[in-house]
Amino acid sequence: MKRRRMKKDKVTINDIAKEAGVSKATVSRVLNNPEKVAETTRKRVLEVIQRRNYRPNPLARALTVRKTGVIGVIVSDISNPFYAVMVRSIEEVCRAYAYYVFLCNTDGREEEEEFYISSLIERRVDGIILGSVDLESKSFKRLEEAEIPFIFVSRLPRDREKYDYVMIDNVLGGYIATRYLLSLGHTRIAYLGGRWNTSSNLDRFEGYKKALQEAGIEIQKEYVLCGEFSMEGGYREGLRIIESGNNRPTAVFCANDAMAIGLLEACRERKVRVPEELSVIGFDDIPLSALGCIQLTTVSQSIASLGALSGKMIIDKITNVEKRNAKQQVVLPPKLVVRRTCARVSGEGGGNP
Amino acid sequence: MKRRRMKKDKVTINDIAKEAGVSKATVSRVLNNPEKVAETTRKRVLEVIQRRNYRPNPLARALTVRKTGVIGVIVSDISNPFYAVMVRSIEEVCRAYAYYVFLCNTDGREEEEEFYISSLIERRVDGIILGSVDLESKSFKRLEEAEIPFIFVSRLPRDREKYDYVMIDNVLGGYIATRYLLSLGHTRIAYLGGRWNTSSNLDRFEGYKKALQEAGIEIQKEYVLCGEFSMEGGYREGLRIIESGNNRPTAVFCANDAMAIGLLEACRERKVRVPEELSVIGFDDIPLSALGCIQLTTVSQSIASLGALSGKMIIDKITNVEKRNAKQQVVLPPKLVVRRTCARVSGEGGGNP
DNA sequence: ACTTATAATAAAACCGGTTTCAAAAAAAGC
DNA sequence: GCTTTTTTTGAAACCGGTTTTATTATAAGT
Repeated sequence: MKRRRMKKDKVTINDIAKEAGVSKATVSRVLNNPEKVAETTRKRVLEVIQRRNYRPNPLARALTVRKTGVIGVIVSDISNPFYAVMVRSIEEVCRAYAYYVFLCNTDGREEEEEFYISSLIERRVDGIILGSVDLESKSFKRLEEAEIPFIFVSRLPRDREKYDYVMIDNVLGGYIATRYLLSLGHTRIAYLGGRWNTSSNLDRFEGYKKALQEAGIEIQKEYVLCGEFSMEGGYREGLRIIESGNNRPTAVFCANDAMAIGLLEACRERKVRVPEELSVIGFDDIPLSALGCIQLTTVSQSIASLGALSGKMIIDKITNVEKRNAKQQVVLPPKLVVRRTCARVSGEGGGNP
Repeated sequence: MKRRRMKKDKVTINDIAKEAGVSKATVSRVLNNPEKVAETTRKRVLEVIQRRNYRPNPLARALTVRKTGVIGVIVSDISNPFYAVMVRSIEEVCRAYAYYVFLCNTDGREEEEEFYISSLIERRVDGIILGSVDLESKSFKRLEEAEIPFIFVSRLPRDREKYDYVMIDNVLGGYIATRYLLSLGHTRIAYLGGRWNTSSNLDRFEGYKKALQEAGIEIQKEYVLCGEFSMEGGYREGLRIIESGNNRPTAVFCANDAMAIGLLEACRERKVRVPEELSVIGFDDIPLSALGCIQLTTVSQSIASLGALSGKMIIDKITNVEKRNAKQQVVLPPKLVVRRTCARVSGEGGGNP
């Protein structure tokens, strides 16, 4: 089975050793512990390395040093702009530190998450960023056994205090959003939530409750709906809000921008004027929200920072073994960005037909 | 340097061999050439493998068989929705075939492209999907030397006939778009192009020219602008179109939807009514374009198919060595989707102030 | 029954590096 | 100048698999 055509394979450490007249151990040292080899030999070996344009095979290297230089990033769907910009900045910092990223989409399905996690362990990735666990997710337990560093970003599991993460202060965000609506005179405020059993949804809801309670307003069951963190989800539940009859809310706090935009779609379709008849506020501040024809008032989180910080954090955990056991938990502040979709409540009695 | 705490490391092929009372060669055969090992031993070994939950180390495996099971995907920016949905479906088919994807963003910079390509070669990826080469890009030449399969998707280099690719019929798309505007009575039609030296831009422009020539309309220099394939690009050049004075076009064919939406932004800002005063048509049909408040008329390409087909194609090239040298070139048909942003031209003389 | 072909397995070499250990060379000490 | 310490280097073992080659057991042929 000789290879056809004398294909010149990559130059290996043996080639270099032979050509430089040293052992391969020495070549390896020149690359990894240059101070341990004599000036003259080092130069000679280096010259050959340069001339032959030698680069060590990362696979072989990984096999012995047990570091692959790749990290796994698990999100539910990269075509969701939130994750897209997050992953973008993760990739950016990884590149700067010579790490590669394996991109994994789970579609929010636990089986896929399990599959990817065990598969990434098998592939010996150096670390994993988990971007969309459910509150009850257990799949990451295997990472603890395998002793592979991992962090959560944006969404957290139960017992968050035991893990590393970077996220935004969601309850504060929910509080800010709701307070803002209250400040505009609204009292009938709905919560349009995303996938229920996620920390981000629950935290934001927490903030919503807190603000209402402080204002002495009781939470009404009919005013809290939940669906999926997507435009379609927002549209579907949005229709139900719109058609909720003579007790319709005057404002809606949406758990994320995608849902808010879905709701806006529903409003446009049913000729409900925003913000005159219905105020809507979102969460995330995805690029889309700034668009002229949308101008969604929202609670902004710096998605890019989220990505950059989590990239930085996982690399830190990988390289600083000492820090491995020191919990790192960063929570970013949310910020209200006022645009066009919220207005002072009109008639005190509410504006229903 | 003994490892602290008796950490139980992954079970290796040696463990299995010992426990089953065979040589590691036999274990390997059980996994890779089961027919070459006797029924009884096979069963015995398999039992041990199951019981110990053994999975071969992919790194070690890759080292000898020279297949890593990962493919590189190079795009300019994953946060661009076009690439996001494309990569999404690439990842999906890869997962189905047990391949992993390395995600690489180049921001359209040739240095980054070069860096990634050589770096991916070094890492021994099995194949590469190039999602955003410039027409004059040469960086992929190294892939030919390294004999790593690669295909282009969406954007092509010069000499396209020599390479494998999957893309949409861009000149047909440009032709369709322009014909549609012509059919609405427009004669002053501008071309708002993206990054100039890309095949998609040039092809779409080609289609534009063809349609105009057929209609006996001369191409006017002032009517062809080019910027970047982004909202900002569309906005910036869009302003110039809007302010182009008494010879303003009545319709604009935008090289992609992002630019079209940027142009729409500019129109909204400058109070140019679309489609009454200006018709605009885009290209791509990204999810955003269907939004109620946008409803962009556009030339649709199935971005997901683009991704799925290219994923399929690269895997095919990797696994079917025979097919390696048979060029595969698939070009998908574009489709006009009429929404809201184009109208019959108003006053024959044009509607300028 | 005795070679001969064939199937099943083990031993060894290899993939391309790193690392331990021991030997050789150079520097230091007296 | 000779022993002792320190540097510098090479040989060998290892990482965890696959593959070639050699060996042994079994089946087939005459």
